[in-house]
Amino acid sequence: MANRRLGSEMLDLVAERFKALSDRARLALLQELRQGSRTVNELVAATGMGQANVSRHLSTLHANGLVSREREGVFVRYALADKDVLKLCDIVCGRLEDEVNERKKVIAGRG
Amino acid sequence: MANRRLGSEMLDLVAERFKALSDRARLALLQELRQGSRTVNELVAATGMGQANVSRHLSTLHANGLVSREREGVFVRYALADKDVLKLCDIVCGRLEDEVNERKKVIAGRG
DNA sequence: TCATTATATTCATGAATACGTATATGCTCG
DNA sequence: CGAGCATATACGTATTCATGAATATAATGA
Repeated sequence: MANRRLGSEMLDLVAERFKALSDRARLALLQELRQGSRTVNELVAATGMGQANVSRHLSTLHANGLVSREREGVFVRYALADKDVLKLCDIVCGRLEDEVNERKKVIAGRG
Repeated sequence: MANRRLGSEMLDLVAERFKALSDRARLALLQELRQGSRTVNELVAATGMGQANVSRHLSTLHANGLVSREREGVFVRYALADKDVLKLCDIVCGRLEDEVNERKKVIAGRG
């Protein structure tokens, strides 16, 4: 059930998951992966971030089960782990869009 | 649509939202609010955290639209802003439970 | 094994943040 | 206005974390 009280360790785990999603760079990587699986180099090229940074962020995302990792010879290919990842982002985005629209309404309606 | 590319500012906003959810103390407050609205003092008593800390975390949650705030005389009453907040937590919890169960299965199945 | 390319990790550093203590603000009552 | 309680903010500190530069590991081919 959804209303169960979360234990202490569970709180930490949930917090850690959200923390993995709470970084602009990691969200950008997830956005890129939305279009399909990518190697580290491809992500470096697509995002303009440094290679070390991309690798580390991917490591964080993988440790939190948000992306899958698969070696392909010299390359390592990353992909979105599943759709729940995007569901989370979409809920947040939906909320944000609503709020942005509210503000637009206020501004436009007033002018 | 869900597949739209997120702009740069949007990424920051989403990251900020997730960051608001990425702290054990704030999640504990949300869990408490799950049972109903609470004043700051009630939350202090329920969580064992310091008053300043509770107030600050509530401020963060409110700034991110996760809780509502209403003054009641000397008290200030906080409540969950809406159900999306819990939806986010439940998705993460669901994923975690699945993973925990997987591990249990592995351990039990092996023994 | 050596060279090369792709990815991961280490190290140092600056920025962000959670926390406790102390203090300030806000509300109510007299 | 002054006392007293509830809540918010300021300050100092310890810790976490993102980042770039340098280095290490891994796989491929000669």
